[in-house]
Amino acid sequence: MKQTSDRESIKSVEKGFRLLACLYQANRPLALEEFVTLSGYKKTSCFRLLKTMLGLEILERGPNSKTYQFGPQLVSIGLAALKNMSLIKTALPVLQALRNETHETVNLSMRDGNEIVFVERLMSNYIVNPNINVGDRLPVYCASMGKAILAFMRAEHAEELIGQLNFQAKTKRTITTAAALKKELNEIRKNGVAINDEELEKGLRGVAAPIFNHTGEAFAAVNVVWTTARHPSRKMFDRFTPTVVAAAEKISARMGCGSNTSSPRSSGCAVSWGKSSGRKTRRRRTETDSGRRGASC
Amino acid sequence: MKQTSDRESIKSVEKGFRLLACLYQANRPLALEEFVTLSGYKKTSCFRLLKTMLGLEILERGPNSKTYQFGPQLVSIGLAALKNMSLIKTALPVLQALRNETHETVNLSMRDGNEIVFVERLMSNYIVNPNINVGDRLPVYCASMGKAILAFMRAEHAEELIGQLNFQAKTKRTITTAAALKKELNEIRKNGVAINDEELEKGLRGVAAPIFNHTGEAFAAVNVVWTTARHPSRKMFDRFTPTVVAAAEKISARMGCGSNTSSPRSSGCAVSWGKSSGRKTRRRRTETDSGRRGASC
DNA sequence: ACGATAATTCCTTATTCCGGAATTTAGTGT
DNA sequence: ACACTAAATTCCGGAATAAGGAATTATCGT
Repeated sequence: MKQTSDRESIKSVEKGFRLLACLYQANRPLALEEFVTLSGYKKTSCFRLLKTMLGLEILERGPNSKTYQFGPQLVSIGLAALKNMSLIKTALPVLQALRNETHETVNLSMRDGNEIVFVERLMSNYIVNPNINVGDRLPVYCASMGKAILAFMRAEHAEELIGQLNFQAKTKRTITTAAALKKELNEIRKNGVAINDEELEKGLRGVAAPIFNHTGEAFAAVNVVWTTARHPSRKMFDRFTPTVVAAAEKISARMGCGSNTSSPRSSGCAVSWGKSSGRKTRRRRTETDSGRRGASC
Repeated sequence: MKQTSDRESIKSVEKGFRLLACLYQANRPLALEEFVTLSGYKKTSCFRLLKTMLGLEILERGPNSKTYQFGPQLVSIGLAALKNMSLIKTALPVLQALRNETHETVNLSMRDGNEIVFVERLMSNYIVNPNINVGDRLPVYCASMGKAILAFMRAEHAEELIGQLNFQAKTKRTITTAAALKKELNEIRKNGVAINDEELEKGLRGVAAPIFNHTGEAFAAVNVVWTTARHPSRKMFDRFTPTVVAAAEKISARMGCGSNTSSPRSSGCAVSWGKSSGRKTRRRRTETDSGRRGASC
């Protein structure tokens, strides 16, 4: 979590959330002493902050009785936040349209560190729906949405993230090196979409397009996923591409990515993901393609 | 949200969360002035608290530019909290077993005010899965899990909640009066489980059992749901009852509902939900059946 | 463009939080 | 069972910080 510390900000509040951030990064219950180490605050301060949040049921005691972990109130507020967040509210109708058009499962996720978090999900009526729920996470490098976001983030920022990745092959096709990932990201920038070709799970394919915030940086993505069992042809990549891109652009526009309404370049494109990787170029945002910031916003 | 205000707690932190609670109750973006009204704090204080949380991306600006709403960091932390929360961690293996045994969709939810919030959900492989996601909410009175929790809460507390309900008929069978609900809750207390007989959606049935915390109060529930299309017989209620109850008891026990391990009374019961409402009694917690507090914990 | 309403900044006072040390509790090994 | 260790919790004076009023600036509606 960011450190703002402008004076004119309330330090105790920042500290409270910093402790929550510690818990969140550790991803397990923590004892007082561990909070002290991780946060750098003095023991007494941590103790009182934690006690305060315990009282509010933002935290609860962990299994080892002396540890702290997230409490029900935080979950309640968090889930309410999810449903009220601008991204989801603006994206939902677009997602519904996308699902109705494709008849496949569509997802919305946002990046959080090296991972993407699923924040909304509309299921197809077909039987095999990969067992993913809202709140689940995937590493960026093996998810179409992760790659789409990475490709359209500020280049330095993306670079830094890629450096931290710990690649693990989920299938034979999973990208497992930084070099391969960067090459792929170039393709994605050319095409405006990212695909997932059984890189996460055998038989599972998807197409994702990035969603931009008001600063012009990609922070979220939409995708459509399907199984090779039902749609064996690689043509499906091309088939879904314009639809997904159009949906993503619509969401970006509504998210306040400024005058995006004036760029009617979303339909009728033909990108060949048909072979092993795209060749025809369809530049989406032509600026610098690296270090874009505030582009068209 | 509760007011603790014990000295020895950090007030600024409480205030920060109180503002979040305002936002959460309002369920829409709020302007500074509205926070002032709702919280009772002075304008300057609210302003700085909000500004602080904006800086941390716990909040973001709403569409009307001057309003505040939940931000991405809160969603990230909230979803991480969800996955790390003790309830879910302890319940997950039990839920998986339950799903494998029943082959139907199973849900875990907790109560939040007048609503239940879905916190985990394992889907059946059948086609028709009601379009509900983690984070979604339902009114307590038209959900099996809601009724199960209500039936096994502290009686005064339940009474108070029922008073606040605003009944709306979702189907012909939806419970729409406080009197009918209380009658049903009595049945539920006798049987140890709550059923949903197309009260939320035509063709949708379910059985739910309550989960108790260490104070002996029900705060969450598990259920199994299915469609009448696939299982038309009312016998399914009885069929799933012992399994669901056993699962709920196992979760309660693991949640620290004390010496529950010593009560092997969960299997082999036969409750007749077969007709319109149960008749055979199977008392589950025999104490007072009202105003229980700390029972068996 | 103008008026009204709400947001933001500034400054002083008093409160609240910080942090060291003392005390209690819990956990561990013999 | 008992002592010993390590961590959690309480206490208190000093100092930084948040509160609150008033003044200023921005924003919205007409």
